[in-house]
Amino acid sequence: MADAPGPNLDRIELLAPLDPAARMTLVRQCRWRRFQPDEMILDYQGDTHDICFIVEGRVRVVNHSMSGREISFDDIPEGGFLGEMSAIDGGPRSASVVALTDTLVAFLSARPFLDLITGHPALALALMRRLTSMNRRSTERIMDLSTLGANNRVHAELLRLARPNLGKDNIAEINPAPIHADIAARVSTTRETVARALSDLSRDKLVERRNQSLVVINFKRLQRMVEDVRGE
Amino acid sequence: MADAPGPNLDRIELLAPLDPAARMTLVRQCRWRRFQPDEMILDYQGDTHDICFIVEGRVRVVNHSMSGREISFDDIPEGGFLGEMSAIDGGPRSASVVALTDTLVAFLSARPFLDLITGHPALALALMRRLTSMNRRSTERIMDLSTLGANNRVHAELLRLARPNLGKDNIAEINPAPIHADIAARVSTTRETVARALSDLSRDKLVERRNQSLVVINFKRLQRMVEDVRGE
DNA sequence: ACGAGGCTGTGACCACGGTCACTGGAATCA
DNA sequence: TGATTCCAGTGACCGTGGTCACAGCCTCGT
Repeated sequence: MADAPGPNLDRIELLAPLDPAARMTLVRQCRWRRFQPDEMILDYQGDTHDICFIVEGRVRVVNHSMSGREISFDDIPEGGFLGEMSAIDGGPRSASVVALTDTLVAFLSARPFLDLITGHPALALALMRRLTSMNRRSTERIMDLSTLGANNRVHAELLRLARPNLGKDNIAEINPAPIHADIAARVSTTRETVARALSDLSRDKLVERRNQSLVVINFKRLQRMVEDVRGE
Repeated sequence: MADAPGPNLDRIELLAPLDPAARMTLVRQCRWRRFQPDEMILDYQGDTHDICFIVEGRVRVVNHSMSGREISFDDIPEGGFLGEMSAIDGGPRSASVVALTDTLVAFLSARPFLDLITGHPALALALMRRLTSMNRRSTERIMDLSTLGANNRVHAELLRLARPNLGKDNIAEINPAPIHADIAARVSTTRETVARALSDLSRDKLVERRNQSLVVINFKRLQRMVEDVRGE
């Protein structure tokens, strides 16, 4: 690997507009910490205000209702960041964040972070784009929750998972196959409902389980099923 | 009135950090237009990218499922703005906006708007704070939709409406009383369910209809009712 | 003063999907 | 090679709340 020795922030997308020297000085302003899978990185309603860069690993933004029900908001891959909202407005954490894999995260306090973005318009813009993309996803989810039944929300989620690898043949392979409980947490339903929705789809030859992956055989038809219900 | 003659942007909160001269030049870069109540200002999925300042009047951000079902996201008062997301990322409109009253809006194209905020860190920060507050409200709404029943969502909305005028006596008057259908659109349920929830509450002496307004008689108890269900 | 239109309030009905309770397979580890 | 754990799949049950259908009220406008 061509990387400089020791931890660095060169793979953090948000910081790409910075020149290497600036990133280096930033490295020393961060607190660094490793997390095990399932370890909690940020706690819902905590009043820390650091922004966190995911240098290695992968994390999940979730919330739990005390009953154990889990609502999943986003997965953030290596090179991403989180915690920006509390850094920006000083408010409490709006969700928890847990490590999915072994993870290395760099914490930067709100003050230096805000100084950084006010000094670099390119960073400010990138951050705003991130915030608006989060907003777009949220309003779509609210629309889904308000207008779609649980089954159709599962269908819609399948489409979202499949679209990135949709081939010209109207087939899309999702690999590895997602765990039912995870899909359930992303569309606010239960594991059982997801299982039933998927068996119905495979009964109708719209979807198929192949080895380790889940294959959407007829993407367009699945898409029409969701759209028909949306507008009605 | 002490205002300068002709339309101006002095009451737009976002632009408060600007000096008056800068606001004046901005006035000439805007396109101005008046709207009647119920008139559509922005159309869902439209691909315009202006930011809109609400100079006079009041507007509502909503979406409709083609069935007529209405999902309400936010009301924006005089001095506010909307449309920033499409200006920032160039994407289509994520919701429709309609005038609630007679409204005067100033449209500013994305390019000059982005130049403006990249040149004024104070504006950039204010905009980010606005974007994160939208995100916070959305994630709260998603949590409510995922963990609360329709009745409890109505209760929660009542609390949100009442809190700003909560007195030391544990009583809060909501004035004027909101229309049931509007509450329904804000918490994604039906007019009928709102009516039933409110009669139940007044039967239990938690809420009372007084002349033109709706009075929450026992704020704390209502609050406990919602919290008890949330954590379970 | 009367009729029209918008809002509220309630009853009856029933389907969607959450919950509970299992079974069975597939991995992982001692 | 069991034993344990995690995940998928399915049946039965029934409560919540969406839908439809009306009836009573205001408030306006003419």
